Amino acid sequence: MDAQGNGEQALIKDKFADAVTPPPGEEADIGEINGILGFHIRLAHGACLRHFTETFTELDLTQKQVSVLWLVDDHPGIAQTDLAQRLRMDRATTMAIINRLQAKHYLRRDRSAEDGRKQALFLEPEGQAMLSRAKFAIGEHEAWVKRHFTDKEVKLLLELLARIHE
Amino acid sequence: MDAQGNGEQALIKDKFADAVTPPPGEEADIGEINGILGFHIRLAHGACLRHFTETFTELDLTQKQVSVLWLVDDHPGIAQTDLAQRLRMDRATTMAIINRLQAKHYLRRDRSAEDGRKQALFLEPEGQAMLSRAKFAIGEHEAWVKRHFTDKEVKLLLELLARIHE
DNA sequence: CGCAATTGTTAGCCAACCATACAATATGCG
DNA sequence: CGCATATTGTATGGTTGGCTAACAATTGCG
Repeated sequence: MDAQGNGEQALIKDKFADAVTPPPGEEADIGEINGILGFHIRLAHGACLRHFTETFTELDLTQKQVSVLWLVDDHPGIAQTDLAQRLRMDRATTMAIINRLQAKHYLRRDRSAEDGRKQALFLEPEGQAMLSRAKFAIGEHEAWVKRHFTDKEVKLLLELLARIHE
Repeated sequence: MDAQGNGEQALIKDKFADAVTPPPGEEADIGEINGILGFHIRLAHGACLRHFTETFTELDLTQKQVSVLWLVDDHPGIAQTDLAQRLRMDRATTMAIINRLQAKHYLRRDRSAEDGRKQALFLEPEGQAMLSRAKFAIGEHEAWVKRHFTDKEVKLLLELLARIHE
């Protein structure tokens, strides 16, 4: 049960030294948990989410909602289940998201002709327009995420992250 | 719950070809959104979260809860605000998480002697025991996250992710 | 002393996620 | 063909996390 990859510098922590004393510098030390990869993915995601939310307050869209609009635009007539698989969501969650987008008249459900069980999803004109604005905002957001990376590093990071989610 | 293969090839997307036709292979193409870094961080986080949740179903702990237990153990007597800053949470969210942990008798709040406004947090014996089990489970989880990485790549990924969340 | 900042607390809102159960439709097998 | 099974969408309810806003207690500063 040891921390495998990062045993080198076992962080010396004085249990009482900074018990009450808040962070001295700008960054707060988080101790040995700092070596946990999953923890940093969490923090990075949190930071991205916060910036995304800021960027999209005006458009009033969430990450998931943008993803769905984008995917429906790329695959007009896609079924909810297919969409759910591509974005790794379950059917119930997908329902909730689509309901919200439909309530805003960004997309509509058409009963599929080939399979009566399926709902074919299509963007409404309003959804199309909103997606255009969203893509523009995504550009800003992406620039922020990449603010400390070279193109090469971005490519590398992309490749590494893809390995995590297959 | 489904097939997860390995994706290293850029999938060509025909806007209309697979509009209705579900994914042909094992992986579902997500189109041009595939090039968005933020999107991959999201997917990677989602995958980690799912695996974490599975790993911790028996212990009945969430990522945030483990982080808090760990940090309180590293810094006994830490105040809620300090803890919140280190984990990038706001005070209200921190309250909710600490309440849950306290309800399980994993930690306790002691009024700080130096500053009457602060609550000094300490692990209870039950929390200490649970943290030990949690750290063991984290080992498994980490091994899963790193399953496709060399030690060098892990170190690199860690460094890149840290740049995102400062 | 009095005022402002910090800290904790409560309340309410929302998005996402999961599990479950149910209805409608498709499909396959006897 | 008819019926059992699988798929797809839906409704319901619960949990977590995140945010804002307000408020009380405490501290610290001018």
